[in-house]
Order: sequence, then structure tokens, then C-alpha cells
Amino acid sequence: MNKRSGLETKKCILAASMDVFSRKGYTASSIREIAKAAKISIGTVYIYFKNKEELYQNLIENKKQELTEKIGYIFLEKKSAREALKDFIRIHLEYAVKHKEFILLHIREHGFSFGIEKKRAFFNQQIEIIEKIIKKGIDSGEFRKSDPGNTARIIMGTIRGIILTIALDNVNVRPKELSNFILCALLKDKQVKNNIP
Amino acid sequence: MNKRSGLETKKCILAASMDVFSRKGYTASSIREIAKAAKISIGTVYIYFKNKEELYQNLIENKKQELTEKIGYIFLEKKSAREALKDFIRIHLEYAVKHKEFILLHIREHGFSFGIEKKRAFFNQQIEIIEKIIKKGIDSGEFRKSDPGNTARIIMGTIRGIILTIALDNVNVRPKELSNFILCALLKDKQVKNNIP
DNA sequence: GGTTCATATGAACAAGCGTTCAGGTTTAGA
DNA sequence: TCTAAACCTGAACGCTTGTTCATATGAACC
Repeated sequence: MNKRSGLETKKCILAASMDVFSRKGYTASSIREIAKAAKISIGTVYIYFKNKEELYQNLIENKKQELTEKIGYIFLEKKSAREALKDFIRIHLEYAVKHKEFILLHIREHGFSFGIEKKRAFFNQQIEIIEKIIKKGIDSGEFRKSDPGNTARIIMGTIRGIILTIALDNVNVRPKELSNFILCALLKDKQVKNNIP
Repeated sequence: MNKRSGLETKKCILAASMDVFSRKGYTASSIREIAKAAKISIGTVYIYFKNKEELYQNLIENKKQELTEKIGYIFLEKKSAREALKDFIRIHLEYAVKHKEFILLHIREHGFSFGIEKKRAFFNQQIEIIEKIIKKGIDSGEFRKSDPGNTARIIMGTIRGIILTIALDNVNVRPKELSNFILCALLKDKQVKNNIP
């Protein structure tokens, strides 16, 4: 037995379970494997987490908070709609690249019995942010007229799809490429550099 | 025991397993539950399928063939790049609406140990089709200049994201809305109706 | 030394899993 | 009515799972 501080062990378990969960998905991951990856015994996991579900929820909640906070800053600074949308896309994509594991964990168990409502709420919250940006852009004359709700839904869908591509296929899509593409569709005039990299 | 023809029973098992697999994912689905849903006994499943994995593979392969065939027709008819892309998007979205279960089945176990290479190949094949359409559009002067590969990847990512939204959140995105949005980004002039529904 | 307490262990348990197979039931033709 | 083939059954097997708990260990105090 290699004795550590409680906090250290807890972090170890969280890191190990992120690794195992995102490689195998929730159901196919066993506490035994997580314990092995964290180099502790099975029983120790249950000292720090009530059960498998609580461990999983803990993981999801921790990481989501990070992203939500970053997105929140977009509205603290006064920017053009165009810049705000660029930032929004950049933050989401950078986050996806940095936390591929977490994205995989989400995808693999989306639709799973627990946590799904929270995930949906987060998604809708993001759509609302985009909707606000689009409304602002239309009002200021930057963006062409459209139904902000529909357009926001499509843009968030697009971001989700690209994030999926990044996480699953390990392809790197630069935020700028995606921004350019989306801005081409939104801007009144073609004030955007060509998509050529 | 309600005796049926062998073929009928096999179809029953396939339908039931599609239901269970797409609701629960591969690992969390049990043969017992599939058998129950098909109203047969456990043993009968093993008469028609060697094991759980073969049953899953069978499901995937059957449905994918359908979609691939439909997409193939796009190039048999001579159309403008614009019309071809519209059709491409429409077919994918209609397919997603009609086969939500199948999409869920894919997503839930994407990254799973088996079948993943086939899925990736299909995705890349779709990207190539879009790339061809875009090249054609640029050559004919319909589309603005861009890097066809990058743009195709973004468009396919977009479609994937919207399909995800349709399947997971039960939201209906009309193909026309998505086509309009994407065409806005591609067309040289703004020859597209506003995104207003 | 002894005591205390947070930390860690892993055998044990019940439940569920995929899979098998000896045996049952139904259908169809003679 | 009998027979053969086709079809179906579910108890049983070996294995893995999440979870528990009596026990052991290490460090920090007196």
C-alpha cells in the first residue's frame, strides 16, 4: 500500500475514471478497471464515491463548469456580433480539442438514462447565447435578416458536428475556418476572406 | 409457443434488437431483453445469430446499404452543383428523421471497438462526394472559390451535427433551412431566399 | 513504547451477463 | 395416423459485475 493524502487519491480516481469511461463508455467500464488504472484497490473507490453513477456524475459536472464559465465571459466584453460569434466558436472548438476525452464521454452515453436532461439544458442554453448574438447582429446591420431561433439551432448543430468530428476522427478543424464558413452565411456583404487556408 | 416461419422470426429479432440497442446502447442491452421484446426465448436468438456481436453487425450493415444506395443516385442525374448539394442534404436529413433509431445506435457505440473503421470510411466517402459537388460548383462559377476539401469537411460536419440534433433532441430541422444556410455560405451572389421560414 | 484515526485492502456476495444444449412442440407430407 | 423436419424452449454453466465490510496499514500524537 502506498499511502497518499485523501485528496490526492480522489484526484487519481477521477483522472483514471475519465480515461477508462471515455475509452469504453459508462456501461462497459468496470470499477475494477478504474481502480487498477488509479493503482488502488476496489474498496478505495467506494470510500471516495458512493457508487459508480456518482463517480460518473462528478466527472461530468466538474468539466462542464469549466466550459460554462469560459463562455460566460463572452458577454462581459463589448464586441461586435461578428467578434462575439467568432469567440463563441473558438472557445467551443478549443475546448473540444483540449478535452477530447470528455467529449467522447458525453457522446458515448448521451441518451443514457441519467444526466441526459442536464446535457439537453446545456445545449439549449448555448443556442440561446447564439440567438442573442444573431439578434444583436441583425439589429446592428452586420447580419442579414433571418429567423434567429432557427439559425442559432443550425449553427449550434454545426458546432456540435464539428466537435464530433474533432473528437471521433481526430481531425483538426481550425476555429477560423469554421467561423469564416458560418460568417459567410450570416454577413450582409461578403466581407470575409476566402475559405482558402 | 406461437410458431412462425423462420424468416418472420429473424425479422422480429432484428426489429426488437434495433429497438433495444438504440435505446440502451450495445453493452447495456442484454439478449434476454431483446428476446423478451421479440416475444421469443433466449435460445431462439442463437438459432438465427451466432452471437450478440453478429446480431449487432447485421443490423448496422443492413441499414447502411439502404442509405448508400440512395446517395449513389445523386450523380446519375445531371444537375447543377447547387441542386446536387440540396439533394445530398435532403436525403441525409430525411434518412435521419426516418431512422432515428439507427442513428442513435451509431452514435451510442461509435468509438466502440468493432465497426468503427467502417463507419469512418463511410463518413469519408460522403465527404468526397461533397467535395466533388463543390469542385463542380466552383468550376461552373456557381460557388465562390474555397478549398473544396476543407469546405466539404465542414459541411459534412454540419450535416452530422444536425442529424445528431434530430436524433437526440427530437427537433425537426427542415432540409430546406439547412440547405439555405449552407448555400448562403457557398454561393457567389446572394441568390438565396432569406432564412426566414 | 502505545493509542488513535484516516486511509487502504481484497475476499465474498448476489445479481446479471452471454452462451449452450437436451429436450419439447408444431407443421407438413405420406 | 405416423414420421421427419423445422422450430422453439428455458434451466444451467461459467464468468463478470457493482457493492460491502471485516481487517490491515501508516503516520502523528502522547
